[in-house]
Order: sequence, then structure tokens, then C-alpha cells
Amino acid sequence: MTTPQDEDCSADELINTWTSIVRGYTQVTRTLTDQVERETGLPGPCFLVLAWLRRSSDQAVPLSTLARQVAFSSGGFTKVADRLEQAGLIQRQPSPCDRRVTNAVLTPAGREQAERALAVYSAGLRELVLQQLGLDALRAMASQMSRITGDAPPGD
Amino acid sequence: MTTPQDEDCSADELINTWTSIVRGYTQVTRTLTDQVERETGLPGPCFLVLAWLRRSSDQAVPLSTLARQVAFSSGGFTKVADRLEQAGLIQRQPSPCDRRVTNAVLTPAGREQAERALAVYSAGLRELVLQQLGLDALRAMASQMSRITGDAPPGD
DNA sequence: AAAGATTGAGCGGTCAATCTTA
DNA sequence: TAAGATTGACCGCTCAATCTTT
Repeated sequence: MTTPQDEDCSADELINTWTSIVRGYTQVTRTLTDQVERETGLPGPCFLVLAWLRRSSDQAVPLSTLARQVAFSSGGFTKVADRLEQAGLIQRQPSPCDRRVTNAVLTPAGREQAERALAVYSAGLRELVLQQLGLDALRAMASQMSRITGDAPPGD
Repeated sequence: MTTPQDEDCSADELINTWTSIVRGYTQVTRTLTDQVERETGLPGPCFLVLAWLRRSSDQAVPLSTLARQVAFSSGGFTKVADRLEQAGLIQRQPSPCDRRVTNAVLTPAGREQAERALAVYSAGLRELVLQQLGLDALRAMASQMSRITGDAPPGD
């Protein structure tokens, strides 16, 4: 939605405003990632993969889908999957319907790690974001961001 | 600010809400970085350094300060500085007052590149964020994020 | 042709060690 | 001692090439 006001916003103000968003986001993300890594030993990308698999209700998910989800290249993700498999957190399964794709599923150990990591993550989120902003402001921010991506706002 | 409502927010809702913020932020950042890189040839970290130097009104800035600003390790930033200097965009200057520190200053070419990159960046910001949200919502989001970091809201 | 997965080469970052100056 | 900068070893990711399957 463009309003006549938009032209009143100088490039400098625009950048300063966005920069404070960058700072906040970066600080929260770094803190959460550090906490998860410290308390579970899971590096950032691995955590995101486990979280996504858990969110898929234990269904097998193609490696390519996971790669897109964490914004990794295909080749880069192969190695993430290698590490996760070697750590016993996921298992590779050739897809029954399309023999090009390999799926990943959580092992019991992987699911347990995912639960622990998500507990740490959400606790940090409560402390860092929810307590500072309150639920209404947080929801408002999320729905703004959803407008940017064109996604449906969360909770619909 | 903690309200009684906070306990009504399940871990799942909390994470979903934050995730949509992550998605929006990531999409905008990636798009802007790609645009800047495509139209100026500057990779992301270099762009941030030039932008910060420009914002310092052409003053000499210690490398350690710049490193903190872009959240790089000391060793990592030395190599960024190497590339920027080799590209003729910055110049190293030993600090007159403290002989441990080396300062960086923009060369004329570096300043020119910084201007171009910032023009691309702010144009993208207008299109991707300002037009979708409007100025008021953008300012609101920035001031929320400032509360998280404890910084003063932008424009004060 | 086109899409998924894997491999190896290359690069950009962190980390630990070192040197210099305060 | 401590802080800033640099160096080299290491590691994780991207990229391009390859193989397989559709």
C-alpha cells in the first residue's frame, strides 16, 4: 500500500529505520542460536533441519525440500545431511515413488534432540522478545512481515 | 513488559509467530543483498563496511570498530579489509594517537561505490518494505525492535 | 531435456597463536 | 596484563561437473 507519505521518507531515514530492525533481529537470532548450541550441541543449520522435520509430524521429507527450507545449496545440504546422519539424528530413505529423491526422517534420538532444542529456543524467545514486547506487539510484527512475504499471517 | 497473557501463548504459537518474522526478514535481506551485489559488484559484508564508513562522514574508523559493526571476528575482518584495500575502496592508516590501531578511510572510489550501493539498497527497501507496510507500520516495527535491543528508537 | 543427489575444488569465515603497543 | 592487528590451520558452504532417474 503506497501512501503520499512515502515520499516524505528520506533515504537516510529509511535506512536508519531498517537498520534498527536488522540490529534487533540479528541480536535475537545470535542469542538464540548460541543458547541452542550451548545447551544441546546443535549448530544452527542442523537445529533448523531437525525443527522442520519435527514440524512435519515425523513424515519423510526430501533432502531438496529441506535444503530450500534452510536456504542451502543442494551440494551444501548433502553434507549437512551427512553430519546429521552420522550423528544418528536422521536417517536417509530412498523415496518409494521417485527414485531420484532421498528422504530424511528423524530417528528417536533426533526427535529427542529436536524437542530439547525447541524448548531452549522457545524459552529464549519468551525472555528476549515476548517479555519485552508483549503478545499483541509480537503478533502485529509477525503479521506485518507476512504482508511482506505475501504469506498468510500466522494463526490463520 | 510481561502481561498475564504471556502464559496464554503456547510454545508452538510463539515459534510460528517468530518464524514468520524470520521469513520476512530473510527474504528482504537476501533480495537487497542480491540487488546490491548484482548492480555494484559488492558482496554483502563489504557493502556494510562501506556504508558504515560513509555514515561516519569520512572519518577514519578503527578496524576493530568496523569488525564489531558487521559482527566479524578480528581475524576475519583483517581479510575483508585486505580485499577492500586491494580493490582500492578503502585505505589503511595507522592511528596517530594509539599505535596499536589501524584506521580505515574511504577512498574517492570507495565513497562513490558506497553511494551507488546505498541508492540501490534504499530503492529496494522502498519497494519491498515501505510500499507494503506504509511508513507508520515500518516505524512501529523499528521501535519495537529497538525495545528489544535497548537502543533508542530511530529518529530520536 | 530436466530435476535430485553427490563429489571435489575453491573461497570466506572462525579460531588459536603471535607480535606490537598501552 | 590487556587490547588491536595479523597469520596460518581448519571448517563449512557455494559452485560446477557428474550420475541417475523422470
